[in-house]
Amino acid sequence: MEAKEISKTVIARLPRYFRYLSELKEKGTERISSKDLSKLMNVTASQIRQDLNNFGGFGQQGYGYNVDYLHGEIGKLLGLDKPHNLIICGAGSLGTALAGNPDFINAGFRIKAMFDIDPVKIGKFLHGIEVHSNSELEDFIRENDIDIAIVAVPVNAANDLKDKLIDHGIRAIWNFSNTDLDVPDDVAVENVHLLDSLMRLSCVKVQHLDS
Amino acid sequence: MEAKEISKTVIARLPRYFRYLSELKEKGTERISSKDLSKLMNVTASQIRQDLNNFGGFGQQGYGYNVDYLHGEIGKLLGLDKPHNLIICGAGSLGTALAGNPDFINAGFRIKAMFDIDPVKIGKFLHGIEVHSNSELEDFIRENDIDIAIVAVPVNAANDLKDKLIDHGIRAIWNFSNTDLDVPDDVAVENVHLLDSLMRLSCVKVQHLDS
DNA sequence: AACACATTGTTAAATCTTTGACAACTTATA
DNA sequence: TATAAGTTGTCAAAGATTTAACAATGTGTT
Repeated sequence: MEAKEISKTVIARLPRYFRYLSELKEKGTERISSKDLSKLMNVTASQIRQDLNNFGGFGQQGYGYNVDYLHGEIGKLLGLDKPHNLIICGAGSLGTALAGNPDFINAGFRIKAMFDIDPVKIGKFLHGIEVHSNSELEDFIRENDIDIAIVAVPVNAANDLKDKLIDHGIRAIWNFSNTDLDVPDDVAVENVHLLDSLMRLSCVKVQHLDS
Repeated sequence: MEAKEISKTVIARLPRYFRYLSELKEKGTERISSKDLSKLMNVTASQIRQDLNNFGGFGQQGYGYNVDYLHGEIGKLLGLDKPHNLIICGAGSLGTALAGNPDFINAGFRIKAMFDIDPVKIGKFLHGIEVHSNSELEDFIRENDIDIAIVAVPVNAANDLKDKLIDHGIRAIWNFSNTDLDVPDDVAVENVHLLDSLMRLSCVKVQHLDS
């Protein structure tokens, strides 16, 4: 029997489940039913059960889901059972802000270095992270077991940087530049597109037509 | 006849169309067919035609779409024909980075002020934008015709802030704190959730199972 | 141990989204 | 002016996602 494919839509929802489960865990909640979780998260109980069932039976009939166990299992699915080593390319204000975000560190993402072309920035420490020259990129990636690269450079530099990163072995790119980075099938990319998100806000009138 | 509803999925794609059309416009391309645009954007021509047709016939049979005109029309749909006045709540490194992002300004989003509770920051200028005390929030919003508020404060302060903002008349919130802000029906919110996005990257293995 | 209750996993129906197909129309060319 | 080529708008089919329903199974209580 072929392993049934799990849709991207479902996978995209996992971090949100994880977030709510983290909160429940913190509050000391031991178990939760799909019904109660659905109220909390503003989705249908059916969707929760359907989603979780894609990955195997995490719940127990008549009991619900054990918060701790489910939290752990979804964490594993998200790859959070192992730490991840990141670099940030671009030591501008966005790159620097990302370097200082404690949420990432708490979730096990370790930012190992920043890279920039500006000689003034190279050698400096931002939020405790050293800014290196781009010329050190390749060696640094190989020697420090880097998992994920953050692209926080201007649009016009993003594509060349992407090619270099892939060339140096990076297989996951978090892209903050305002362009879509196309990558081969074996490379994962998350295009964040803050401006797109902001535009969705300013088009409220359209949304109101349709609801 | 009832106006047919336009799905959120379609609306969510508009900023991406707008982005590609901006690029085409800059390159001086006068007209484009759904087929050519589909190649550029990596979607089907059918989807483009279907999407655009939701808003009326922007194209012309046998000719295609006029880049300039389509760009303008989508811009209007996105509310970009009028400028928007923003405030940033939270003058931490993320708020500051957003304040300095030139993409937003180029798209007509004008950042009018920042707000913070830290007395050390109040009165300072970051990327040319003054940091105000939270106590000035209400008056500033009313007097400066503020459209959109950016929430870039720690999780535990986000919900109270949201309530205040809505109370003071804000109807669009761009939320960067790592929690879902629930809002009434007449308020728009975009929850950015950077950490969720990062987690989608670290769960590459799951994704590879399913493709 | 038996019963009432709660809750999942799973199936099937309903809904939404995407794709393919083509008539209708425009442009360009001879 | 007639014809060939190109392209949209639109309809219908295919595919994906969400929701509802319920049998199966576990829990808790008496």
